[in-house]
Amino acid sequence: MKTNLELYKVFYYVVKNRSITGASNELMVSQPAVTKSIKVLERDLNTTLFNRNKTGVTLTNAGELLYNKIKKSMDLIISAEEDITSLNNMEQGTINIGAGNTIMQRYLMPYIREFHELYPNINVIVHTVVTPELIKRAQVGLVDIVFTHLPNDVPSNFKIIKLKKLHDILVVNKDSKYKDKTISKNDLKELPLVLLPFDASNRKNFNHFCSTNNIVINPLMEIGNDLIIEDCALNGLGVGLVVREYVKNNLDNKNLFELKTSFNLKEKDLVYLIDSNRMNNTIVNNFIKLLEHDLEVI
Amino acid sequence: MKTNLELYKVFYYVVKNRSITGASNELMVSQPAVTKSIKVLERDLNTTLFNRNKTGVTLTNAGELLYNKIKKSMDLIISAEEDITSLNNMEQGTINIGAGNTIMQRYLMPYIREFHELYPNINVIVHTVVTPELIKRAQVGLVDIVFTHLPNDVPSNFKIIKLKKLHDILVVNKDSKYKDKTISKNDLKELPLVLLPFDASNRKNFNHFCSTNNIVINPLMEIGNDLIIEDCALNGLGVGLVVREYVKNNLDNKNLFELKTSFNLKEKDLVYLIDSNRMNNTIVNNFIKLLEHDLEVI
DNA sequence: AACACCTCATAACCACAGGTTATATATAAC
DNA sequence: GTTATATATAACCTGTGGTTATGAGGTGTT
Repeated sequence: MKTNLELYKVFYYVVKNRSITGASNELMVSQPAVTKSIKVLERDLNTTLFNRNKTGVTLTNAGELLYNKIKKSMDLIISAEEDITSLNNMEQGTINIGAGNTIMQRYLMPYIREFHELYPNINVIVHTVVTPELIKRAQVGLVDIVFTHLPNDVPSNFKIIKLKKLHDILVVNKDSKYKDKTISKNDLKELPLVLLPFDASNRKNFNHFCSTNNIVINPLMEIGNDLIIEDCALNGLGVGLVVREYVKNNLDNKNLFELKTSFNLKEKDLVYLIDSNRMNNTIVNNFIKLLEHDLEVI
Repeated sequence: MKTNLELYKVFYYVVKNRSITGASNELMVSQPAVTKSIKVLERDLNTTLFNRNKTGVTLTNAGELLYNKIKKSMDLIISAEEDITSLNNMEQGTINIGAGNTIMQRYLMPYIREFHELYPNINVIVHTVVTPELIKRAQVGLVDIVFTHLPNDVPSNFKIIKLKKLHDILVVNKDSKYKDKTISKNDLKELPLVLLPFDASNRKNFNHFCSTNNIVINPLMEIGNDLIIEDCALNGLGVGLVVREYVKNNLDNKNLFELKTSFNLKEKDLVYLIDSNRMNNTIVNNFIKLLEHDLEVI
């Protein structure tokens, strides 16, 4: 471009006010500053833009020609700035949240509802696919924030923030023959386990335990939904492998009972991941605030 | 506006190059200067516009949102500047020329033809109405340049530039009984004069002479076109009051003869007028150059 | 006609925004 | 490992874009 764009801003306001003095007031600078700016613009464009009268200024033909497009241009800039303001004010935009079924249903649901109530104009898109696919999408920017369980493979460019400690437990209903038994490692092979599919992030911890202890389990069922596993246990259909924190209600109500074990399943983490190259998204930050607000309470 | 518009220029080039270094090259400034500008823009807009990678930068959602309109805005500015360039290069635009019939036919025609050949893309509009109306139009900007004869009433805000000295003369054809007579003031009353209408600018000089000398003429004809007056004289229809310079050809060819007079009609000026508040119009300046080029030759 | 009150232009001066160079850090490419 | 390349940071300097004071030229009111 031929000249400093600030000069077009000044030009725009001089035309708007049909006066150099008027523009100087609106721009909150001195009148000679505006006079100088217009002179520089005229020099740079090698043309005369204004007829100077003693009552103000009027556009020359060249000025008119320039103003046609400069007006549109300045209006676009003003509008673009308003867009950013409204984005900052959470008045528009989209958040792409990645989370598997389990985390979605057991953890995220209330936050998403709260977020939507707080910011009704933000479009929330939830990607419910397996964690590796979520990470792929996050790396190309399709997903802003990924929720998953650790341990898990996470590329180094992701920042990992822990939300909650979770505990894998075995549960049955009050009529189960296992209800008061203490389960040993060896017992696991015989148990009619109801579990998530092998590659579910929520099963990684258990898989790891089995393989390091050379235990080959013989599941009764593998189901892609944590709620259904809980339901199975409630209905006496085998022994459910679930997360204690997720089935707290039914444990408290004595609808489900946690089996004692002679071994110790490591605790695991509920976390979210953010591509460290894509931090500082206002909308995502506001979503995270909701989660963290909750953390403080705990 | 929230920030310095130069920053949007920098932003535009960074997006275009997908790189801060690339933008710095295109803008011909140092890389740290661009880094700084983007940081300031991000601070002013209170948002993060780019994800910094080691291979360049990519837009955040907010950056994308901003770029939608900033691109259009910058393209408009570039286009506006091209408009001015093409105006400076006489590739577009309009000139409004004001001149009565006589000046148009006797003087301006060849210049307008030459102007059109030189600048075929400039739209030429000729206003052929009486001088007072031309001056009105010039004062509201409808007419860029007014051609007329002096003496005449010209408002003080017009700059007057003299083009040619003109001389009012009386002419007849070779068969006229007046051909070899020397005309006195008193003879004027009796002559079968063929003249322009009373209010024509080209007649002002003669009117003035008559009134200061208390001569009441008795015209044979008043005609609004100078060429027809010449024709009348050629055909022996009275004594034509014409401008010597305008009928030069027929005088040289001995088709017309200038009557000797015992009095002296003042010489008068062919001039153009420009509203001093509306000078410096590229197109008008180029038109004037044609006229002045001719003046030097004379 | 004299007056106050506008306009824009000019001059002399000053501060800091926006540039500079040099260097650090991290990653990609080979 | 080594090299090349990306952005970030720091310290410094210069010229743009601001300032105040003043002037010249018009309008409009009494």
